[in-house]
This record gives sequence, C-alpha cells and structure tokens, in this order.
Amino acid sequence: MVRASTRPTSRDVAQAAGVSQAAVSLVLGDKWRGRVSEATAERVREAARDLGYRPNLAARNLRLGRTRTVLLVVPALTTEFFAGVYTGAARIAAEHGFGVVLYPSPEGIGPARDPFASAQAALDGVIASSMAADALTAIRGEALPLVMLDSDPDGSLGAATVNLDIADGVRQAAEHLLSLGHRRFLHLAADVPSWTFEARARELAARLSEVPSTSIRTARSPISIEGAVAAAAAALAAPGARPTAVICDDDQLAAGTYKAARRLGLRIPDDLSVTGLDDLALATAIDPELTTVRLDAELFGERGMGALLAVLEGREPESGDIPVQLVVRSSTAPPR
Amino acid sequence: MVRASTRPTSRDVAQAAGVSQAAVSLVLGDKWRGRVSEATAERVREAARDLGYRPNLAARNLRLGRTRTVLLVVPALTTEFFAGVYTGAARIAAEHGFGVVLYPSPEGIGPARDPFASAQAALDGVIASSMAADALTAIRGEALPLVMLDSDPDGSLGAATVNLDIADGVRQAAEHLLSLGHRRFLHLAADVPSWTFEARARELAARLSEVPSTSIRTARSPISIEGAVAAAAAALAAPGARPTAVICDDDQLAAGTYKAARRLGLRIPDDLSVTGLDDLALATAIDPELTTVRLDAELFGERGMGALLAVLEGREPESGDIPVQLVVRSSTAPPR
DNA sequence: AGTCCGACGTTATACGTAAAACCTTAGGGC
DNA sequence: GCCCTAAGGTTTTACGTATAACGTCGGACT
Repeated sequence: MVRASTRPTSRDVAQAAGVSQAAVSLVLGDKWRGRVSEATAERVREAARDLGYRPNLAARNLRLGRTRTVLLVVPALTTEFFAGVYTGAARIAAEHGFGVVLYPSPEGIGPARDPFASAQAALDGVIASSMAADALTAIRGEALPLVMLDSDPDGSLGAATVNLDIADGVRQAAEHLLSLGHRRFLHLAADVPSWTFEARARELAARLSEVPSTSIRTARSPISIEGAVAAAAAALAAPGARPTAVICDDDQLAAGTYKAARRLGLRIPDDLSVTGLDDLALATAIDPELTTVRLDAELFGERGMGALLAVLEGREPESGDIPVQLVVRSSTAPPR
Repeated sequence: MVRASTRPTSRDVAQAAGVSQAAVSLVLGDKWRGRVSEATAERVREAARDLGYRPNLAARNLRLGRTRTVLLVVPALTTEFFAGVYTGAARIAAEHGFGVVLYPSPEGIGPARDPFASAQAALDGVIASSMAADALTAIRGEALPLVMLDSDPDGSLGAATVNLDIADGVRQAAEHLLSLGHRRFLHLAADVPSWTFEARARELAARLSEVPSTSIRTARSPISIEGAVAAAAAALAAPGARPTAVICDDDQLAAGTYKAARRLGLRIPDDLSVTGLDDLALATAIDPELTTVRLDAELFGERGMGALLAVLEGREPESGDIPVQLVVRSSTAPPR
C-alpha cells in the first residue's frame, strides 16, 4: 500500500533499512549498545535521514506516559520580566530535554481559568508564577507536580516554592533613601491581591517603624503607567507635609510617578526621589534614569525549572531565596 | 488489578458506569445522539465527574492524528508587541478549540535553530513571525501548514502571509513631518536583516525622493536603547547640516534618540523631532510623549491565527494588509 | 408471518512508539 | 557431545482513545 504524503513512521524506516521496527526504535533511541551491529545501526540512521523521519511525539508521549513538557503559567506577558523568567526556565529545560509551554493567564495577575484546557499539550508539570492561592486549586486538581514562583510559602499547600527576596530589595531601597536623609515616604503599591505585594508593604512598614520620626503614606494603583499617574498625583497633592521620596512596587508605577511629578511641577530628584522595582528597559529610558531594584528574571526562571526537575526526579528542590540588588541611578538624591 | 494513583482512563469510567469504553467515548465526545439513551449518558457523565476523569491528550492526539495545537514562533519576548500578537492568536485559537504554544527564538530576530525539538508538543501548524527566509527552511522541512507574519510575500515559498501595512505607517510619519516643514531627515534603522525593515527603508526613500530639496541620512542600530544612543549620537554629531527630524524603526530606537539628543544638548521637539514605531508603553513614559505609529498587535495575532485555521480547513486565507495609524504626540513640531 | 428498522449498545481495530520477552546461530569450555 | 553464553536481531504487547463494523431485540409494516 502506498502511504501518500503522510509523514514516514518508524515502520517505514525499518522497511527501507531492511530491519524490524523494534530495531529502528533501539537505534534511534540510542539503546542499541550490544544489541545491533554498527553496520545495521548505520543503515537505519541513513534510512531515517533519507526519509526525513521524525518520531511522532503523540505516540511517544502515549507510550512513555510522559511528555517532557511543562507549563509555565505567567500573569501576563506585558513586561520583559516574564520574558526573562521564560528564557531561564527554557534554557534549563532544554538542557534536560524538556520543552516549556507558556500560558499567559488572560486576566492578568489573579485566578487563571483553566490553563489545561487551553494548553492542549499533555504535561509533566507546572510552574505557576505569582498566582493567587485559589488559582492553585484548579492546578492541584490535576495532581501534577507543581512549583510556585513568588508565592506565599505558607499558603502553597505543600508545593515547592521559589522566591525572589523582594522584601530585601524593598529594604535596600528604604535604607538607601534613609541614608540620604529622607523621612517622609510614599509607598506606591500595586493594587493587586498578591502575596508578593503584601510582603513588600509589610517589610517597608517594619523597617521604617524602627526609625524615629519617619512617616509613610500608602497609595494603591493598578499596574500601568496611566493608572499610576492618577494615583501618584492624588497622593502627592494630598494635604499635609508632602513626601520627599516615593517607593514604587514596580518600574511602571515609577514611570507614572515621573509624569505626575512633572504635572505638579516637582523636579526629580531635586524635589522628589523615586525608586522602582524590576529594572525594566524603561528604567534607563526615562529621564532621570531610575534608581530601582534589579530582579534577575532569568535566574528566577532557571531556579524554578530546576526545582520542578527536582520534584519530577524525586529529589529535594534547592531552597533559599534569590538575592536582588538595588541599582542606584539618578532619581534619588538628598531631600532639598 | 488495582491501578494505584494513576489517572483514571475512559475504561475506568466505563467500568464505574457499567458500560463499554466505546460508550464512554461516544458520550463524552458528544457523538451519542440516538446511539445511547439519555439515562445511560447521564450515568457515564456522572461516573466521569466522580472519578475526575480527564482524557489523555497524548492518546487522543495519536488516535486523531492531530493535536489542535499550533506553534507561534516569535523573535523575542522582550516587548509587549509580541505579547499582543500572542493574545490575539490565542483568543481566536481558543474559540476553535485550539491551543497556542509559544516559542521565543533564542537568538532574537533571525534564524531559529529548531523550534520543533524545543516545543515538544506535536503540532498541527505554525505561525512564524518576522523570520528570515532561511529559518523558513527548517520549518518547511516539517511540511506543516504555515503562516508567516510580517514577511516578504515574494520569498514566502507559497506560505500564506499576513502583514501589517508598516510601509504605510512610515509613509504617514514622513508625511506628518513633511507637512510640519521638515526637509532634512535621519532614518534610524534597525540593524537586522529582515524584510520588514528593508521595506521601511525602501518606502521612506521612495516617498522622500518625490519631494524636492529633501535629504535623508541613514544610521543603523541594534534594537536596544543603549545601542540606539550610540548610533543616534554619532549620526546627529556627524559633519554637515544636522537633520531636523529622526524617523525610527522602533520605539526603543526613539528612546535611545532621546538620550542621545539630551547628551548633545538638543531639545525635543524644539531642536529635533522624533517619531517611533510600535506604540509601546515606553512611548508615553518618556518626556515628551512620543509621536509614533501604532500597530494593532492583537488584531495581527488574530488575523494570523485566522489565516492558519483557514489553511488547516482548506479554505483561502483572508488577504489584505492590516492598517496602522500614526499617533501624533509631543515629540514632533515644526523645525526651529 | 416474515422482515425491516430504529434504539441501544458492544466488539474490534488502528494510531506510532518503546521495550520486554523471545528466538537463532556460532563459538567456547569441559 | 552437550551446555552455556553472547551477538544480533525479531515478535509481541501495551499505552488510551475514537470510531467503524457488528449484534440484538422489540415493534411496525406489508
């Protein structure tokens, strides 16, 4: 029978090489040491090359019961941060013969609906980033190995977690501003119910409460430049002594603060110091260049994937938060 | 035999419901009209629910010979543009029961190495974005249905193409600057061998050659802010009459131009008008806000996915370029 | 009274791969 | 002369699903 225009199977290769299908599988699977002669193996490889044989992954996945594919759930794709996470995860995955499928949760940060209906690929495991605890439930229902990124270790229901030490980053920013002489702070917080943001606020409050005669005001903003403009403008124009420094949960919020400051006639850093968090490309595009906390997104992705591989292999995942580093640029100066 | 801790199969459901595996498949596949009684169907559905049955995608893919999964190859994930493309493509895909797997080509724009080794999922088709023609070869080798985004229609080897009408966007930018009175232009071009960038340069040259006493200088820069700073600074400081307007292939290049101008003591838009292309978040973060060409990335993704679905179903893909729109902001003004 | 048909299922099979179990032959050891 | 082993394969099976092909059993129609 002629198999017109369908891709060649291992059986076709076998026929072309004059061997059985099993022999093809052994040779191409590199399991033939001492079971097939070198000459035959070479014939098989040549036949496979000639026919342009590519194994059918669906069949392989079915046979092996695993797919060597993991799902990376990210809240959104709109910043280069998650691009970095993906890159790091994909690199480690590739080194171990795994592929990474990306699932950007459509609703932004928050409960994802059904990653598994959307990502049609069968999966070996999941890396979920910055997700609310209830979104976890859907994933746990699948009983898939799971690693959580940037999530509350206490609420992770036993899943492995990998975290950036962002609280320390916020502390570094506060320390920097304190040492410049600032005492009146505005915390421009992301208006998103997520552990990571709550942890930042907690850390900030804790550190500043140790220093006498400091004050901190909090404003909330959606994570977008325009949203931050409104929130920052309102907070900076509010009655009472104006803050001299703004600590933002995110570089985009910092960019919004720049625009609000301009609108209010405040000069950065002369009238107002600003810090961000992420170190996006944005941070050096705006003027003055932004003092911000650099997150090593790629390392984050690498560690996340490493942890998932450990879980898959029954090993203990490497623990310990990933350090972050304040990068001092031109948006911070002593108060005037 | 006890099947400890493995996921339930359709056979398990069948046993629980007291029917054959075939009946389960019929009911859950919604193919039972007139072949199974309503009562039995309900029993099956209930059993499936109780056991938490999820069909094995690998088995289904093998059986059906298709995966309802397509690969989206993007040059890089570092801007929100491709995030938009993904979002649009994924939306249309989901409406047709398809999933989208993302493959960010690690080398940036240019030949991808082997998308199929990395994306382990078996695929029904590919959407390739902004790829060099030689990268095509690897993909065509798979004989998979293919749609090219933003690629030379002539070099596409017969694959369907969906393009943004970027040439028209560049023309709009030029028209805008011409009408403001500018005559000496700098084209800050992306230093990437890609059809889309070559097309921009061609269009610009063509349009300006129609206007007497205009001049255009071209500088090349890698697509990054820092790279653009150097390239723009060199070009603006070069001997001869300085250009009064800079047309950039990309918003990031425009951001770099801002920094170069600042360094040279040039004020935007008083001493220098600047236009970008993409309308990234960056465009409104920098000061003054950037006049740029807005690309509807989501529509682009939707159209790309629509075209691929058409190919898969043997229909003729919808043709015609996607219009783009110049957004005039504050970075352009009449020459001083 | 036969037969035809619709309702309601079941049995059997194929998708392509990996790998366990099996077979054949030649040579070596005792 | 017989057994054992190693080399070099082949045969067979299972993974879980979808569906084509095949019953079976009442009742309606001729």
